[in-house]
Amino acid sequence: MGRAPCCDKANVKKGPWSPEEDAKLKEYIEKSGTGGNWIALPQKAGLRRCGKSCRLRWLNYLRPNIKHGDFTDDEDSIICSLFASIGSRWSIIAAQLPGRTDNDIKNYWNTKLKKKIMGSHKKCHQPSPYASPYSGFEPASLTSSPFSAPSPSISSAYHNYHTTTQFRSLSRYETFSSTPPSLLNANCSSISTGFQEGQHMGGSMHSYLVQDSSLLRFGGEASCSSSDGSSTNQNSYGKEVEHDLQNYLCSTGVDHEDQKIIFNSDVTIEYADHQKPYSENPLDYSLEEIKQLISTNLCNNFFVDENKTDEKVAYYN
DNA sequence: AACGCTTACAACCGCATATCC
DNA sequence: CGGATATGCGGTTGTAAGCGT
Repeated sequence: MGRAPCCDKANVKKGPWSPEEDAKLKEYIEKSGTGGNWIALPQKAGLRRCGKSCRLRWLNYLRPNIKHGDFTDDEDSIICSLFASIGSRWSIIAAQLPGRTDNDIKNYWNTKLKKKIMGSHKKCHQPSPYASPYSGFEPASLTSSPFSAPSPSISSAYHNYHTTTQFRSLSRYETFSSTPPSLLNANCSSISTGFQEGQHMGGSMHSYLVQDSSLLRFGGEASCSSSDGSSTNQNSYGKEVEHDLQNYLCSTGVDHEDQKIIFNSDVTIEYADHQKPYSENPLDYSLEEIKQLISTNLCNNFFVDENKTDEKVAYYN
């Protein structure tokens, strides 16, 4: 036995809410609360609306402390930074902006902010034949969470572009399914467990954990690079990556002895010396970094279409 | 004034996950 | 435990207002 049907679809009103409906809903909720049951609410409140519609109206418009009107520069900055970091997870972004709803932020982004930010990036640059189309920034649409591995089709696309480094000591683990954010965005040319300071490499290799047919991306080169060749913080960043790898291994149940094996392997972290890692904290992005990240993301969305994968592989081959 | 286009925002739809029976 | 519904989320659509011609 399941629950009773949600509502009589044929007998509910759709479309814009009238002031009278708003007043009824507001009055009822302020007096009686939602009772944790939106489906029953419209009937109790005397509304010919679906419970889902009532919930949306309350949360997005009638609820107290909802902010309407212009977004501040600070809010813009937070939205951009988070979008660049986690993509279109509007509910998470909304959680950082008191009084704003996910719907509000989504609309604001789609109609104004995106254009505002991208005003100086009207033209998408063609990615280098030697660079990953996802370089430096994992498009949010590739992942269902910040920790997800790329889908098999995307992974196979990666595999066609880049040298991969197999972590021999990891190959027996079959259940890796997530990647820590700092590793996902790690800007090293290869990942290391035995970090060696001062090593640099001019190439643009990526490294992945190769397990059966799937790949976990543990490295990534940036399409936005500092052109001055600086390597500020690269060593400490490498250690961050190493640290994250350790945490990751712990979280995925790799025991201590196996971690030691992995960390004693001979793979080294090597940075392309023109590359500068992006910040791990999305709120630390500079405006230029945000623009670049979003620009890359928007341009790369074309490539996310699985149907285009073969075409893309052919192009880069 | 009328028309068409653009913009902004509210609301809906479909899907994934949570919860209930 | 499994099936069915409830909830929450993100993408998309509908529509009214504003603006230019």
